[in-house]
Amino acid sequence: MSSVRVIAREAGVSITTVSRALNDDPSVSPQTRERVLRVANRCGYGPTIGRRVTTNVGVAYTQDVTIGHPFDASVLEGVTRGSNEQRFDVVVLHLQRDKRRGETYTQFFRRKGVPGVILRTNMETRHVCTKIAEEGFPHVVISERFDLPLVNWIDCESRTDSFRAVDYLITLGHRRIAFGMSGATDRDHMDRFEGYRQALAARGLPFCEDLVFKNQFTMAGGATVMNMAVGLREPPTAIYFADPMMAVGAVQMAHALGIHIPGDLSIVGFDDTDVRYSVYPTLTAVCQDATQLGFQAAMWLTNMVTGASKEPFQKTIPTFFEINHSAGPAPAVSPGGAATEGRAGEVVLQPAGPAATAVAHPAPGVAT
Amino acid sequence: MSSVRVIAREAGVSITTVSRALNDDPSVSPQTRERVLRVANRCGYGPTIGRRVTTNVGVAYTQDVTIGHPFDASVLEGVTRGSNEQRFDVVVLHLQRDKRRGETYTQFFRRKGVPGVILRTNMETRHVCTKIAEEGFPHVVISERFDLPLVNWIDCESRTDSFRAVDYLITLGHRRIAFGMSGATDRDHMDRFEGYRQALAARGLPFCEDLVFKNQFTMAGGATVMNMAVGLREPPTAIYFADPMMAVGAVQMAHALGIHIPGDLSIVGFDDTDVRYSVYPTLTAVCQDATQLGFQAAMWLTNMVTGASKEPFQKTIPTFFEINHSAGPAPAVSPGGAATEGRAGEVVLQPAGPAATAVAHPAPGVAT
DNA sequence: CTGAAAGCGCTTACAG
DNA sequence: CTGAAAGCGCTTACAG
Repeated sequence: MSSVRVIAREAGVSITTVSRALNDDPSVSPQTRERVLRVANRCGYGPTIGRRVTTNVGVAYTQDVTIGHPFDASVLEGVTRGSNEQRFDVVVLHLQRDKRRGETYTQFFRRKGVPGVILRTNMETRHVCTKIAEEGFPHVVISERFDLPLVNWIDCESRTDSFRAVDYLITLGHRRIAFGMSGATDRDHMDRFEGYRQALAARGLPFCEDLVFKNQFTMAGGATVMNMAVGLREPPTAIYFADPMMAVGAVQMAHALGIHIPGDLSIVGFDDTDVRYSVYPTLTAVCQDATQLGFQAAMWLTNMVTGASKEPFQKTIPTFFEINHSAGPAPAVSPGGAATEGRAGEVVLQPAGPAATAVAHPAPGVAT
Repeated sequence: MSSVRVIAREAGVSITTVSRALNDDPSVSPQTRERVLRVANRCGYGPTIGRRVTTNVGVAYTQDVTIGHPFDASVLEGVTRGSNEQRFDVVVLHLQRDKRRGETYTQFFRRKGVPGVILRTNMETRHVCTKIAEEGFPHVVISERFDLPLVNWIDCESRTDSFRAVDYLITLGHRRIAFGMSGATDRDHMDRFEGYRQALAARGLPFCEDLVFKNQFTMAGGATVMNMAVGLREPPTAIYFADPMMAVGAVQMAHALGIHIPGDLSIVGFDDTDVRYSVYPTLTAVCQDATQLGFQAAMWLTNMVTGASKEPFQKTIPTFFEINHSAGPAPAVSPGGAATEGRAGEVVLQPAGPAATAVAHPAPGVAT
């Protein structure tokens, strides 16, 4: 990490000009400014408070800041706890608002006084993470995966439990199982979809394109999917929702439509907080521990920044499948009144290994 | 805000010693250290990055850090949005972990590079807020009220709507209305309790000590209250829960007990996020907008810090009462099977003015 | 639009 | 345990 002095020498200007360029002083000419910033990028640059190193861990979004969402809140809780172990504070940064054109990400973070950053991203903006990694700035991406070895990330593996969840439905006698999800195209969501497809295939059930519903990741989206699903000529007897609030909205819509869950229709949800316990019936769901994601990311990052660790960090932590009360045996007749595929009379398959090891949850109303 | 130079002169030591004392260098003697810090408090002290002023707004807890809780997450969302308007970043600070003995709060915050702080507090630790106010450090306390004019705060006024909620239940024919709450003794919770008592009194209903239940502010706490309430010789026909998750837990316990809501028992909840829509039936509830609290606090604080505002800040924003589906007419016979007080046959009172103006919520499952 | 110089605020090796 | 001095990193009047 070099100073204005070094940058001035390299760029062939005075330190005065470097200071001005770094602080967006309008008096400096665009060409000079650009040259200085380019050099600053190459050398690395960061302000200090006296000689003290700042001890803030940054949290930044490559997309819109969604810090109030339950998932993000849980992640932040973990980040705060993890940073705490190394006596770091957590600062929420605004990449879109504050990053200057021409400024590198490294420069931006240094200027903000953070020696490392935890990133939230999505499909459209994940290239930002790659860029940050290429610049060599200490970082961890939460809840996303990258093939490039230089990007650090931590992610939940949801394919296995998605498979398990759908297989569980199959062992309960369901043959027409729908899949509901947001339009998100990140690896995590693709995994859930893959788990669904593979579970069908493993049991020899056909994959049916019109049983795949994409909608908003909100209660409204889930409610819409529920409406559409039961309106099919051959409605599903179970739906796996791979986004948390969609399952909640779907259950509420089922209540509104007089559809009994799980008697008429089974639902398996996805949860990254505790919302599954607020729903009635409590949701059988694939769950991810968002706090763990944040905690482990912060632990590694602070260790990296203090020099205690030099290892790269690519980590997958498992989801868990929790059986509550929203999924049950397939009904003999589907909610729409149409006969099921004629397989309802079949011998119900015994639960496969994975489903048998799932977490069995205690009585409703006792959990918090 | 003065520098090491000034403090050195005042304390009669060298700037070297000041620097060391400020940075907890073990070589400096306890007496010297104490003298230096005392002077630093008096003069005010804060490090800068070069000559640039730091633009972080602090968020600190006088108690345990509960940043992942839904209420706190919503507050933080608002704080982030509000700070954003003035191009400030938000940093989460750890008062318990990092504040040094002998260091004033002002010193602590200056050392952390924040010119202003947003505080979350509780009854046991609210004196910390008073202390910070007395030191004259820019601050806003979220969700608490103070009589001292020098403390800045923003709070929701929940008494009026608590009154309205209970009055609404009375107009629905309920005569035995219980009250469920956490053991919290802050003003906000006392207000909700007052609203409950006053509503009973206004309609000439007796206040009954054994219809007041205090328990944990969790689903488990609410479930316990539900169990206890229906076990009474004369069970209530309605319960007002003044803590969000308690109402949720109570509803789940009602389902488990086969008690129909609102047919057998009406519930009015309290919500500071969106959880009321996840519950079945969706909760009629007194609601507070946590995001607004955070947003307005951050707006004022950043204006204060940049010198754009000099006014003190004590603000109350209203809650709102939202009618959903968990409260209905009182049953003729109470859930326990015991006859109600013999008033069930009475003419049902017409809704009073306030209740009539309450927000009527759209169909369930459509909200997000 | 740029720089040499003044100068602030801080820390740290060195000396005692 | 303390300080005078060296010195770094930065910014800002002043001059051109």
